[in-house]
Amino acid sequence: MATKSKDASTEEKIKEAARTVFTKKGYAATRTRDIAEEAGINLALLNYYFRSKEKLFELVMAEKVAKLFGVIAPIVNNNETSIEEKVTLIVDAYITMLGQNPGLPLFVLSEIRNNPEHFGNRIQAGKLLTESVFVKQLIERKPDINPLHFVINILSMSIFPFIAKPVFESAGVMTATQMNDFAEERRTLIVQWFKAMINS
Amino acid sequence: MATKSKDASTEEKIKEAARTVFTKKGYAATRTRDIAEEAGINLALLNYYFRSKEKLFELVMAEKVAKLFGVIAPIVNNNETSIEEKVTLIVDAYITMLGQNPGLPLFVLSEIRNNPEHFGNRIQAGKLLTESVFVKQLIERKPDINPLHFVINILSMSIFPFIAKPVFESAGVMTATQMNDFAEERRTLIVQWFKAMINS
DNA sequence: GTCTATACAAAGATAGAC
DNA sequence: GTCTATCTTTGTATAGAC
Repeated sequence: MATKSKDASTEEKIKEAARTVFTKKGYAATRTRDIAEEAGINLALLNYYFRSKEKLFELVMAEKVAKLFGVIAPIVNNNETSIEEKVTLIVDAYITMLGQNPGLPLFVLSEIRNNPEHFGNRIQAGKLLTESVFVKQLIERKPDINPLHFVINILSMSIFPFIAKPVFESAGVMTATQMNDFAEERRTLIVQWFKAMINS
Repeated sequence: MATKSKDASTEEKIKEAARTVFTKKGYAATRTRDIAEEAGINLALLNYYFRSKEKLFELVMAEKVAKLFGVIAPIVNNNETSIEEKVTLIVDAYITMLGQNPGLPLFVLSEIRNNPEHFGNRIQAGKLLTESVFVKQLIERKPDINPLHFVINILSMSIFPFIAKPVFESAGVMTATQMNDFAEERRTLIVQWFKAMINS
């Protein structure tokens, strides 16, 4: 889209700046001036490329949502893998991705919460949580328990530490690097716990 | 504080309105005018009682933080109860409290994230997570594993469903009432899973 | 495409009457 | 204590020159 430019830039610089600022402060607290400054360009230019703050935000948000839910889509619908293999893959995918994007879940969740009408049924994660191959396998293994419990447990244990990260740091529980090591340890532990859980 | 008034009101009405609006939209997206309207009073009056939007917010936030972390403080430092009993108590306390305040965790966490400097070491949750009786018991039981993993797991499984609630609703996974039943089911399940986890 | 200058709207806060 | 009216700041968006 937009006009071709030699250094494939400016537009992308603004988008990148928008990612940074929106993710850090949230939509409402972000000023377009902040984004312009972060991008090293002028405020008017931002409105030239993207029509408004909201348009720019929607672009960024769509990316973030795709990233947050995209990691598991191919995993949970694979017919070739067992439950246990899927769990390993999900946990690894999330911990790796969130190690690089620690603020992602909290950002997406809180923006959805603050502005639910913007996301009216545009989020397709539902099918992943209720109709995937993974869910079918869980029902077969544990017919008496709502499979969503297990899905939530995996996601909880993988994602929650990153959501709670601001508290850990504010409360001095862990430094950022300790947080990293901590998350790494969980890769194998969560799988192990899940096995105990599903066999209990 | 403030002046006495017959119906013990106005000030409290504003505070209550502030709780509602801040929790629903977050600090940045909240307009003092919204709070005034919700309280059924005038904007000027809000500034008369509380000096500024920020002062009012800090008041509300302090309450919310206390509520979010207060539930577990007496439980995890009890010398008379076993690990398993503590887990049951923690899970029950959180699921009950969050059933009545579903938006609480996401609100507190995202505000801390968006404005970490406001909370510089004012959050005392650290001690609960690292120096409680509960933690000591966990170390004794599983000396080879960082006890924080288990604490996080309990909190994850109890709290995360409420944090993800906006997605469930936006994506049509569950209605609000189904969410309630779902959370209720987890009371006993989480305890059961935790036992499997810690004995594995 | 990029800038400076500015219009316009929204939001926080205060003055002053009652 | 409570209101109406208003000041001031800030933030989004646009006009228009280069």
